[in-house]
Amino acid sequence: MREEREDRCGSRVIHRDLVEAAKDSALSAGEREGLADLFKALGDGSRLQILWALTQRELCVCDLAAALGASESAVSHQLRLLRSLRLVANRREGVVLYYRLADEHVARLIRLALEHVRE
Amino acid sequence: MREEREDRCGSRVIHRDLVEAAKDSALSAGEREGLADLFKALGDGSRLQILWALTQRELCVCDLAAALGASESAVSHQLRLLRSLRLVANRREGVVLYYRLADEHVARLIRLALEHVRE
DNA sequence: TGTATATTTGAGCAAACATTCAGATAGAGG
DNA sequence: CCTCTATCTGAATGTTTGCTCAAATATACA
Repeated sequence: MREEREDRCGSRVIHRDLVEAAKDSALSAGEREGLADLFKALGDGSRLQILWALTQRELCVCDLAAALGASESAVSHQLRLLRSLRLVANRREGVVLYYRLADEHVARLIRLALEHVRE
Repeated sequence: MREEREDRCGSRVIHRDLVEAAKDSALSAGEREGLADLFKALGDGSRLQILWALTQRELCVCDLAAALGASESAVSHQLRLLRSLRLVANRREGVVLYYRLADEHVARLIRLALEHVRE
């Protein structure tokens, strides 16, 4: 069961062919970073609440803050992050900025994840 | 456009009805935490590589470490996190532990997210 | 029983992060 | 031009997180 052992360079490998196969089909650095940034953005309770609220309808910053029970500054910081990843977009009406989801992907991701969370 | 203004308790609200609607359909605390934990687990390059490799076939710890170019200790720590969230499961064969995805949800989440990342 | 191997564990540390606070913009209306 | 309001921004802070290193398990095998 140990025919393919190797030990040089301090990195132990039991199944060399499987390691090579895994490396071949690995995510590219760009894909990895893009995925990590996307999931990181979703991996926070406040941002999840923001995005979930925006699933229903567009909302302005202070309504979002009121709905979450968070400060407007905190919400604004989060929205900036979400905007930089193009997960949300906004529309100005006078002094008020209305935020909405930039596309359907995020909503689908959250709904799919909810299925898993609910077992 | 400002008929529903309110200002008490320092929390400004422009559209009171929309805020109430958002609160009504908000995620429960449990859902929020479950989702955040799940997405947080996916929001890391190393864990993504591990999970992506496991979408193809089960692998043991040191092969995973070799495929990622990471230390076995680091991989083991990540696997413990993933195991605690029931995202991966393992099978022992002698001294060697083979890890696999616990179910199809994670793979589907990553594939869906990849679609978004690839624009 | 003793050694070797695969993996786990815990402490410690540096980097990344979320929130707060105070102050800066930017549009609306007088 | 001045003020008000909605939002943004940057610095500071306390917390979380991912890694490393050293040491502990656990199983196989002599």
